Amino acid sequence: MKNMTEETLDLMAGRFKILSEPMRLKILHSLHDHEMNVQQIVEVTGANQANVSKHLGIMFDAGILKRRKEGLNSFYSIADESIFKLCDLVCGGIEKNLRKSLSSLKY
Amino acid sequence: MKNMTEETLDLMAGRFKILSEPMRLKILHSLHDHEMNVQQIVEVTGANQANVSKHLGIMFDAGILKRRKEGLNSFYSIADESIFKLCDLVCGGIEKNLRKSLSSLKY
DNA sequence: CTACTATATTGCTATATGCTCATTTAGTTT
DNA sequence: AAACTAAATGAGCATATAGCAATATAGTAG
Repeated sequence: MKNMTEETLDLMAGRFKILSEPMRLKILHSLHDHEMNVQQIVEVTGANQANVSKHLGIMFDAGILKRRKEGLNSFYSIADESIFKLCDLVCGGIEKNLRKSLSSLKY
Repeated sequence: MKNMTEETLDLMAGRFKILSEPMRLKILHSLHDHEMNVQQIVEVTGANQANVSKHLGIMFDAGILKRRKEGLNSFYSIADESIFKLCDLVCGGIEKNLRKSLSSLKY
């Protein structure tokens, strides 16, 4: 963590940016333990097809998702499981904050 | 990780969003092991004062930074060290991706 | 070849936000 | 009180992008 070039910072920020959309997190969550085709993801998330397809494309390009094509279908799955560690850590931070807000309410 | 309400997703996304700005990462990095006042952060980052102040405010509100006021100065420091774990994880992901790109170039 | 289906892509609009400049606020000094 | 300084805030501009509708692409079936 000594040298942090602008380029590294941009890469890191870009990666965080990908996770900064609720819909993408929702998609990731729904892919947690099974692959799905686009249509299924559309149903689960409630977003429209074009939108889902774009989000999937973004996460695929970023190496977060894998894609397996079979006939007309594209099946997506998690390529980088470390994503979920990130989510857990973030959830921990949120919980900690809420706890703090809560305890400051008590006085 | 079973129930993921829209609200939880929004909170998580919001937290990731805060880290999705290179300038904020730069500030966090420069605060890694010592507190600094705004002026010092302005010098280190090269951004202008208003901009730095806003970024600091955002991270303070999010509970990522602590603030200590002393006379005219505001000293900021890291309130939530888990941020750096997030950064490390993200760096790992980036490295993995680069390695993959590199190896696919070799053929 | 034609009709159909699943994804991907394009063009567009609306919204969010980073950045800058200018100003305000709050504390200090003389 | 007036002058000065550090930090915070407000206004406006420019850019990025999520979402939607329409269309294109590619595979399948008849």
